Amino acid sequence: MDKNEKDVFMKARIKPITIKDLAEKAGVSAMSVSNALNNRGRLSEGTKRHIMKIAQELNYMPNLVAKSLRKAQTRTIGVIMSDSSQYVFSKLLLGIEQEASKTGYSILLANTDQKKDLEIKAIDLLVSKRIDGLLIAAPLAVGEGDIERLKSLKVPFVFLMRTSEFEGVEFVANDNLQGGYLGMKHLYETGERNFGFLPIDSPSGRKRMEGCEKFLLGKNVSIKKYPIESSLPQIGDGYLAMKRLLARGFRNGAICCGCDLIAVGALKTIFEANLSIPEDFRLIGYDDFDMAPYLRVPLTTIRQPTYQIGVEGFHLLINRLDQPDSPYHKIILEPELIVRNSTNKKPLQERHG
Amino acid sequence: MDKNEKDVFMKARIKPITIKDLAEKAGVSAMSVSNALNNRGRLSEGTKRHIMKIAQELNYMPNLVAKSLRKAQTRTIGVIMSDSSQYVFSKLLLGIEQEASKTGYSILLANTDQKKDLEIKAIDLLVSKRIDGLLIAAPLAVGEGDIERLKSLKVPFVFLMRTSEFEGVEFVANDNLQGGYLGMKHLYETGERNFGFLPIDSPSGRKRMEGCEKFLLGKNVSIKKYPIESSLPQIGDGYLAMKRLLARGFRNGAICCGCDLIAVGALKTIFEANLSIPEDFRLIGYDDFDMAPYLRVPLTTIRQPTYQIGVEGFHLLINRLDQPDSPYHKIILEPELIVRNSTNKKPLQERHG
DNA sequence: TTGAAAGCGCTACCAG
DNA sequence: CTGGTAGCGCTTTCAA
Repeated sequence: MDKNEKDVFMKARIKPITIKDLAEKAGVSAMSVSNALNNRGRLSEGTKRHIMKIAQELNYMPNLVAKSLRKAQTRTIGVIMSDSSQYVFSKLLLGIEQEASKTGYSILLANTDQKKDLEIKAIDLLVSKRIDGLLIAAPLAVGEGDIERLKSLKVPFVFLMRTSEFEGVEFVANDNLQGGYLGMKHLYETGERNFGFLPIDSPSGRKRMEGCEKFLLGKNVSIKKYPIESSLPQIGDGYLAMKRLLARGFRNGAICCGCDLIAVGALKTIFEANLSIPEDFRLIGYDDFDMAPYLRVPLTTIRQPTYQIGVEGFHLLINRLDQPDSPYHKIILEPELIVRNSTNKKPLQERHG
Repeated sequence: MDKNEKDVFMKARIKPITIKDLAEKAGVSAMSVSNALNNRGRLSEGTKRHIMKIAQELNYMPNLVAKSLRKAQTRTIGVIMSDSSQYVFSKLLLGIEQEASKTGYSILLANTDQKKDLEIKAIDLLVSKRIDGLLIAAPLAVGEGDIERLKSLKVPFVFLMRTSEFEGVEFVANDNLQGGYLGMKHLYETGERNFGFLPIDSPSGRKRMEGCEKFLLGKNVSIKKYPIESSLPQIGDGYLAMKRLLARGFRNGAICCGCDLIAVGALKTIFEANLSIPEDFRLIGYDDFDMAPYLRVPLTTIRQPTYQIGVEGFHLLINRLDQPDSPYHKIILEPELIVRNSTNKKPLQERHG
C-alpha cells in the first residue's frame, strides 16, 4: 500500500536521491553522509570512502536549494542590466561570469530594457530568490529614495558603469568626464573648429558632454554654439539623430558621439547623404567595441575597460560578502583615446556643402 | 537572555521577515498568510486585506528558496553557452531572457568557453541548483553517452543551434545545410569559379560545408580541388586562417566563411595584403550580425534567426514542463541569403597577383 | 568517530 | 473560512 503510493508519486515526478537515501544504503546516519560529502573530516577515512563510493554509484546530486535554505546563502549573484546583448553589457557580463565561475558562484541574469519599474521588479525578484549579492549595470533607480530602498533589502550591491555620491554605495565605472575631455581634445587637435554632438541622454552621457565642455572652456569656447541632438545608444537612433543634425544645416565638422553604436548610425546617415569621413565629417565614438577597427571607416573612439569593470565589480561584491564591514569602494577606471581613421588629421581640403 | 542572543544574531546576519512574523503581527496562522499572499482565495476578503497590508508595511519579501524546496520547482531555467558575449549567443540569450521574464522565469547563466568538461560541470551545477529546465546552445557533450547522462538527470532540456538524431532530444536550429548551399550558389552565380573555404570545425560548420559541397556537386565540381583552412569563430582566428589561405597561393576568388566574425578576420588580412573586396576576393559570411552592413565592405552573408531560436527554444522547454509527455520537437528554421557589397557582381576586372 | 533532533521558510493536506 | 501538522533536503548543535 505504502509502496504503491510511492510508486505513483515516482511516476508523477521523479524523486532525486537524497542524503537520507545514501545514509540508508551506506548503513550510516544522514549526518555522516553530509560530513563525508562536504569533506568535513570528522569521520574515519574508511566510512568516508564507503559513502563517497555509494554516492557516486547512485549518481547523487546534492540539492543546493535545500542547502541554500539551511545556510541562508545561495552562492548565486544577481546581475541586472538593460540589454545583455548590447556590446558593452555583454562584455561586462562576460567579465562578471568568468570571475564568478572561478569562485563557484552562479549568475542570475535579468534585463530591464531601460525601464525603471522593470529594474525594481527585477531587484525584488532576485532578492526573493535570495541571491547573495547584486550587480547592477547602469542602474536607473538611483535617487535617494531608490538607494534607501535598495539598502533596506540588506543585500550587498555594487553599481557598474555608474557613479553615486551616496554613502555606502559602491561602484566601478570609467571616468566619463575624462573620456569626454580626451575625445574633445583630440577632435580639437585635428584642427577642426566646427563641432556637433550626438550624446546619450543619461548620467554617463551627460558626464561625457561635461568633459567636452570642460575642454572647450579651456579654449575659451562655449559648447552652446554647437548643435546637439541626443540619441539612444543604438545604431538606429544614432542614424536619426545624425539626420536631424544634417537637417539643421550641419554639413561638415567633427562629431562627438555618445557611444560607438551612435557613431555607426551617424556613419550610415553620412554615407547615405553622399558625404564622407573623414573629409566632410570627423567622427569619434565611445567604448571601443570589437568592430570599431573594421567599420566602413575605422572608428576613433574612447576605450573604456568594459570587461575589467565586470571583473572588479564582482570582486568588490565578493569582498563585501566576506567582510561586511570593510570600507566602501568607489572605483573609477581610466579611459583611453584610440585614434583611427575616422578622425584622420589629413589637411582640410575641398569641401562639399 | 534569549532576547540578547537574538540581538547578537541579528547583528551577525539580518533575519528577513517570514510568513510566521506576519502571522504573529496579524494574529492569524501562517497558513492564512500563505493563502493570502498567494491569493488562494480560501479566506475572507477582510482578513486577506489585513494580512496584505501588514505584509506591505513590513516590506515582506517571500523566501523563494524555501518555496522552491517545498514545491520542488524553482521557476528558473539554466542557460549554457560557450560565450555569452559573442554576437550570436548574446542575441540568442536575449531571446530566451525576454520570453522567460514574460512568464516569470529567471535565467541562470553559465559559459563554457567551448570546453566539454566545463559544459558538463555547468550542467551538474545547474541541476544541483534545481533548475526546472535547461537550454544548451551549441552543446559539445552530444555523444550517445552524453545524451544518456543528460537524460538520466531527469531535467527537461533543449538544444539550441544544434541538431541531434537521438530520440527524445529536442532542438531548435537553423538549416545549416541549406545555408551553405545558398551561400555557395550565390558565390557561383557571381560568375566566380575559384573558391576558398574558411569553415568552422564544428558540427554546424561541417553542415554548412556539406551544403556548399552539395551545390558544387550539382555543377559537377568537386569541392576537393579548393583550399580549405579551418578557423575558430573569432576575428583573430579568421585573420590567421585567411593568412594561411594566402600563403597557399590563393590570391583571388570567392571565400566562403564559417561565420561573420571569420569573415571580418579575413577582411582584415585581405586589406593588410593590399588586396581588395570584391575586386580580388568576394566574401560571404554566416549569421548576419548587426555590424555586417557597416563593415569596411558591407558583408554578404547568410542570416540565421538567432533571436527567434532563443524564443522558440524557451517555448519548447516550457511546453515540456507543462506537458512532460508531449511529442518531442525537432525544429529547423530557414536561413536567408543577404546580399551586400562583398560579393558585388560587378564584372571581373584587372587583377593583381 | 558517529548519531539524533531540531529547524531553515514555505505549502499540501486534512480537520475543525 | 481557518489552523495544525508534517515535511521538502540539508546542516547545526549537542550528546553519546
